[in-house]
Amino acid sequence: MVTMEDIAIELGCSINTVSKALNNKPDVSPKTRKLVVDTARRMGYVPNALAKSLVTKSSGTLGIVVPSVIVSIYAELVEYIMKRASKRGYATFLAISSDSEEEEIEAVRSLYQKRVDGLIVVPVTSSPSYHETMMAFKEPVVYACNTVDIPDAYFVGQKLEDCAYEVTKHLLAQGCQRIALMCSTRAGIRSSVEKGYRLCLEDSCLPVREEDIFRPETSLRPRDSGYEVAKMMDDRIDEFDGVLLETDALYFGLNRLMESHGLSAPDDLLVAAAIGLEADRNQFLSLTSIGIKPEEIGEAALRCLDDQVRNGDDAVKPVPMEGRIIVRRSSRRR
Amino acid sequence: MVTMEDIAIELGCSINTVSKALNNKPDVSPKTRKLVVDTARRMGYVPNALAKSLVTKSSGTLGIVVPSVIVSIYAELVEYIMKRASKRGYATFLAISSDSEEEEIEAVRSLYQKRVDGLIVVPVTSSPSYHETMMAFKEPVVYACNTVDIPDAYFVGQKLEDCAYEVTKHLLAQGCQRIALMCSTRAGIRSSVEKGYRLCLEDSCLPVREEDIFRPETSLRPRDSGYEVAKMMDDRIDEFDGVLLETDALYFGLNRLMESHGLSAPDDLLVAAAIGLEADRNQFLSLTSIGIKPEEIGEAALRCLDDQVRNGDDAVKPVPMEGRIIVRRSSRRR
DNA sequence: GTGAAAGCGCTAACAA
DNA sequence: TTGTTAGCGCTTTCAC
Repeated sequence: MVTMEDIAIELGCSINTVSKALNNKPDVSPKTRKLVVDTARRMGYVPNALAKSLVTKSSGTLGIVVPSVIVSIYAELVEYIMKRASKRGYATFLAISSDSEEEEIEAVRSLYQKRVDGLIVVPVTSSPSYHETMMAFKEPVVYACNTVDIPDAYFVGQKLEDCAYEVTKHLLAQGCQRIALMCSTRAGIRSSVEKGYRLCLEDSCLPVREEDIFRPETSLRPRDSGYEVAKMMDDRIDEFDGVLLETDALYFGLNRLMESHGLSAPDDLLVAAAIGLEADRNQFLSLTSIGIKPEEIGEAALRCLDDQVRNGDDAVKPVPMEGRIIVRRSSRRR
Repeated sequence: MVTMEDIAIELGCSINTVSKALNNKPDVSPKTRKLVVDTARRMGYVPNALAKSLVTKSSGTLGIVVPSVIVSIYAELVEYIMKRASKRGYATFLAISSDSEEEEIEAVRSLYQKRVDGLIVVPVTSSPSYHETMMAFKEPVVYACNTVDIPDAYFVGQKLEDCAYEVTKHLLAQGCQRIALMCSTRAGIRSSVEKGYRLCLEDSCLPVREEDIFRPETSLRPRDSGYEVAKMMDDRIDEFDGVLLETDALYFGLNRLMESHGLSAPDDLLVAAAIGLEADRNQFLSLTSIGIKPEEIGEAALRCLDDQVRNGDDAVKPVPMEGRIIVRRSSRRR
């Protein structure tokens, strides 16, 4: 491990001449700079970011916490943020919360110990308990995708409640009379989506039946959730002419259920998801939903984080994005 | 930012009593320990991992570099490694190489500067140029999934060449006479797969036609590669009765191509991929391939890395995993 | 333009 | 059991 000191000794100069030369500070003669840079390369010097961060109090490091990276929407978000961040010179920690509030909290704590410059989290619940603490530490945090109920928090994405409202409205407009709601295990998303669903039914003077809301109990992975909830619906699927999915990932479960009953969408049932990828990457599945654009969210989240890192409390609060419904085959009445 | 010193002052004791108490070192009286721990909590102390790492020379940090996290196989690998690593107390940097050798190199450099304890890389090429350097630095590196040609390197996964060989053999056994090879842009994988394909044809006394090997020129994303290569095959698809895909992700492109020609697998063409997920997560696609198990690879890679971190050069070299072919509908002759 | 000294927050010897 | 001292590798004043 060659250090700046090694270079200084080799060259018979002082450590901080080396430091200045290597960091392109102005007050070094071009000659010395070249000499230092060359020797550094020759000796195989690699700066120690840890030491640097310790003194500069900025680690050039970001953290991102998502429920899962197997879910395509989060995968895209992560991929995009990683790429952009690395272009801006940040290295990025990733942590997976597995839709567990505890693990999310643990991840945030762990990342804060590493002194990340900022944090992007897709929260599991709508009121992350660590938020106050992070604010007290002046640690920049941006919440993405999943709405948070904290007034002053920085949130980037569509309001889930509105998404659910819009999509429910669409199903009703297509003629649905009785719409089931399929939820996943994510407490935070779920409650927002439920709110939108209920509100829309109420606004349309339709009864909200508690038994029409299906929530899984155990499963963590969204796709598995789909299968689990589908089972709960098994003997009641005939009662509905529409299904609102919390997430497009739940469709796999519903699809299997419908097949086993000889049903299909949109012929027997209209189906739509509150949120789904805008780009229809999966050509086999054509599902109506509010279109989510991970790139846009990632871009905005990163920008917002950068803003906070630079300006602290003066950073601008992003306005919630508008959710545009994308009507696809699954909900097109023939 | 409360530090150990703050706690020491508050308590009127020395900094290192605080350090010892907080790190569960034996030589502290239970009374003092409790006192220190309580005050630390009360004052909102959070250890500074940077400072700790600087002196202990171990950062409790891992790095993982993959071509993309949108590709399901890598997503699963990453997810698994993240979870396991965090259980072992590691925080993990993720970096995306976008199938670019340059970006991979840059990522490795950047992560090494952060002094990660070890690195798991899914390499873009079969001979990563930074390998020597990392070895010189005694930086533990494990290569996963994509074969590397460096004798002493730690590699975890199936040998791509063998995978391609096996799958080609299967297609021939099913009666294929002329098999096209669809490649992606990944230099490293591609050359291995090509090797296996060629070797198998030769071993079967069949001619290897260069024009039957289709390589995209520009596209980086695997799925897009699929569409691009498919276009190149457009006017020649009728010549083949079998297609070997480098990766299952290319199937999307081929599928569209076949549709536009009114063809389908396995009726008109037998199709198989050299590698694909063992678990058939996508119920719409039923494609023959060597089954890759990301969890198994992740597990082994992490274990191997841990071994290196602990034992340095004495770590055991993992043996390449065996590739078991999973025959699915796409290549079943009716 | 260059160097000496101090210190970031922490751990690891060693003394007391 | 506790405190003292000396760093880890770097940047940042501030003299020279």
